[in-house]
Amino acid sequence: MPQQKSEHIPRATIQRLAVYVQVLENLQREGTEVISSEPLAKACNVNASQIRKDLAYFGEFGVRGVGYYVKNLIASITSALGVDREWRTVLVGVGNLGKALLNHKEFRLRGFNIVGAFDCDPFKIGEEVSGLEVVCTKRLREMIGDNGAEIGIITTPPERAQRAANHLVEAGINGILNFAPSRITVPDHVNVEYVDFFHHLYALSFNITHPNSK
Amino acid sequence: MPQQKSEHIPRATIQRLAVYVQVLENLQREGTEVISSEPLAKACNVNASQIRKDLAYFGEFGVRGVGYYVKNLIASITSALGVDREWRTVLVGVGNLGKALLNHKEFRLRGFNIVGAFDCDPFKIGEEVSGLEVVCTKRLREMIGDNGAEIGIITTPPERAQRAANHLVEAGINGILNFAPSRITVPDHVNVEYVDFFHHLYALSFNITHPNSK
DNA sequence: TAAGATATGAGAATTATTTCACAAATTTGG
DNA sequence: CCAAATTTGTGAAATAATTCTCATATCTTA
Repeated sequence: MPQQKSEHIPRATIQRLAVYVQVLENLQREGTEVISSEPLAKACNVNASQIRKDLAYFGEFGVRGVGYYVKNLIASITSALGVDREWRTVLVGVGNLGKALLNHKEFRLRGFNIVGAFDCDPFKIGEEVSGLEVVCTKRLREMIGDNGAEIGIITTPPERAQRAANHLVEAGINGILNFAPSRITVPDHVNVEYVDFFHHLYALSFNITHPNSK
Repeated sequence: MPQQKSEHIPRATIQRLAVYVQVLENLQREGTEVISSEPLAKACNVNASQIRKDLAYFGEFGVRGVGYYVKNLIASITSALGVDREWRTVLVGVGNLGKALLNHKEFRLRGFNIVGAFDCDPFKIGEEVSGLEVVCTKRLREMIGDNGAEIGIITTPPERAQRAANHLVEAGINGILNFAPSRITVPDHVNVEYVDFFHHLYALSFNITHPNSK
């Protein structure tokens, strides 16, 4: 539906779009049906023209003199982001974090279905977690051939993240969400996102330590 | 020790400094003692002069013709970020995620000590999690007076995040790590960082859907 | 000890992003 | 039905961040 108009879209825009969806969903839950860029911007802590510019990359979703219909805008942004569909994912590294994620029902709710759990620890292989049997990481390739997953989630210790990534890439995955506290190297066509909340604690620490530098 | 030279430091720089530390720590673990900006940049997936520029905000940490001593650089960056000390934190919202974080030993290891757990659910109050007794959120203020925490971690459902934030602010906290999927409003002097890995999944989804737009 | 090789630090140039400002579109009220 | 009030969408201007380039410093080897 909403067609991407120009070629390059700033990464920051994508991040903000995710924020807009979050805020819009909360507004919807509270019963707001229409909102204009000004109050939405306030709620998202950004500039109003920023929002309009971000949306303009994908189309015209507002009504002049009125604002944006919350329901429509959510649909438009999720469509632009490509999250208006199911994404099949597999998880590598069934430790504490891995298990927590496997049991996290929000994944399915948001359309990110975890359809495979892998680990290289013989003691974990065969174990059942949240309805999935833990399979040896070496079998990733054959399993993904079957289940057609496109996104891999890495929850291994840092020293095993690169190996996990290699297996995922070889299995034909094209997106990786890496929770391991280490950088990984992948071919150009594979997208990697890193999640590490200590980075956020570091940012807090810096901002509290240097309150003037805001 | 390393003094901040100029007034404003880009947020992106802070985020990258956290990445540098992560990569440097892994290098150190593997036995690397000296590294120059070029290979470090490759490992961090950034430009080499970016690294040098980022570091230049805080001082001169390298040796011309040689590079950076890994151990020294880690010390310099962690000092610049203010994470070379203990930070006392409190957690609000003892649900699944909250409990997982309370049991996560990495917090203490990294100097972010969780010294209080709060919840407004009467059934949870009094429960013990990871050596901490869950206390009513209303008592945040008096408790923080005692334990001197500076950072609050919010792990409530989205609709209760703002209330948790209000309590934390009132208790004198000046940094908040918000895991709840909603934006919160706080006074200017309070820093907020948001953690939501669905935002990262959205980014992956977008990048996989629009492979040309990279 | 001097020459060659290496790699930082920082100013300049470039590129990217954000914000401003306003024309165009829509609604509302008289 | 027209005028006033909104609010979007977008080109232009301003701001910010990144990358390039090279002088400067250090190390190594003969």
